[in-house]
Amino acid sequence: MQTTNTTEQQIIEAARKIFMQRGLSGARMQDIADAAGINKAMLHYYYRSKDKLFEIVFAEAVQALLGRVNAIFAGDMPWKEKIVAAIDNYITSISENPYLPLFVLHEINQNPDRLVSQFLHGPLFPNLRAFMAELAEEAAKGNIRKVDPLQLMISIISMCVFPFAAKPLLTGVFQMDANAFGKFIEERKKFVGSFVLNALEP
Amino acid sequence: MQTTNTTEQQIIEAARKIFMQRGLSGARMQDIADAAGINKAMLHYYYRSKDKLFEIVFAEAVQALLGRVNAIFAGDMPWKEKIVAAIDNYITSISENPYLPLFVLHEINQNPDRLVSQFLHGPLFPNLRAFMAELAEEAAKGNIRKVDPLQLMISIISMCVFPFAAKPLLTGVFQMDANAFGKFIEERKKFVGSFVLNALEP
DNA sequence: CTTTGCATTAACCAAATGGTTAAACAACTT
DNA sequence: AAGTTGTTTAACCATTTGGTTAATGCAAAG
Repeated sequence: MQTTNTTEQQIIEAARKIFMQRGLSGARMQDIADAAGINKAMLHYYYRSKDKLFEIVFAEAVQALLGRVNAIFAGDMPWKEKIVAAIDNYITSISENPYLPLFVLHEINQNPDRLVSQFLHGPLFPNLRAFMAELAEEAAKGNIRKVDPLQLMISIISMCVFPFAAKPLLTGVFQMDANAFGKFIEERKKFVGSFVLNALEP
Repeated sequence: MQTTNTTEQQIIEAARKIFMQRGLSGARMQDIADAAGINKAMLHYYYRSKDKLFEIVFAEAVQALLGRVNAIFAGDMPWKEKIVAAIDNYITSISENPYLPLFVLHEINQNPDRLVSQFLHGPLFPNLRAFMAELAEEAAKGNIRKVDPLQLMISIISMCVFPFAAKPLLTGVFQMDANAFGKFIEERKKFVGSFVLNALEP
């Protein structure tokens, strides 16, 4: 999130804000221009079209959401610590941009092909796959309960991501204010970690 | 999902389909008319405006997603069975309309106020609250590990709902086809149940 | 058969929206 | 001072889109 003052950057920042909040179809070029404090023609001058501009913001967002999932499972900690660290790490990083998960999920749903083009740039989560293999080994050795690593991984991601995707729903249903939600998320870092470790106990 | 052939019903069905797929801002009245096989003017004849039509579809969807969460925790089974049954039940019911979770989450995010109006019609999940209280009791008695019931509830909901919200992402990243995803969901009913019970073991 | 009242349609309308353009501006070169 | 080049703007344009309307169809009531 650099904040240089070049017009190009101002546009990207404004586009990020508006697209994340309203999605591709809900965003208005005029609103992005207003948010950037510049003339609408500049958007096209620098980025040609709404779609091109969106593509940039979207690619960035996918990277922030998925790229991190892989990065977080790097390192050579023992598996227990790695799980706990990864969860803490991931929840913290999403906290910094709570709109991100739902934005990415929604736009992928609108046009799944867009995701494919993102994956041509890199391999499919090597660290995550390595970690899943490691879990399978530990299960074979009897150190953890025998579980499908894919189901486990998706469960962990679910528990980390979903609360953010459902934030307005949760705050509405359980009558939390912004403060209570922040506290809930802080708690959650600890909860999910121990919840998962306990569930893996043989 | 009645399928009577009155024009009014055809419109609602078409609106459901289009709104769920594309969201409020992405849906076009013309597309809804086409999907229903009728003239666009009929939409306004029967439902006045896009917003009014959307409101109906949205209210229905909220009911399907949240109403069921409460209904599922009804009954007087012992808590272990209740958890397992609720999970199986909930995943099954979402399977029938996989677009639903993301649709509701996205639209609530766009306009959280819309949710509030839904809750004037009924109390806030009495069964779910009762069940959370029951869990707290069991924890006090030492029958389950001491956990925050709210964190637990949200974890269960996360693990059930998120895979559907992220379906195109998961099938993309883990290279599943529609068939493999169906199998994954079938497996998941069992996995989440035992995962949760294990995590609650004292 | 004609009237009455709802259902349906094609044509139309005004506002919104993504995109373009020609002119003004500003900084830098010659 | 006069070009030269990249930046910015106001005005404009074509299309899309939600919404309306006047005319037509049509079945039941008289």
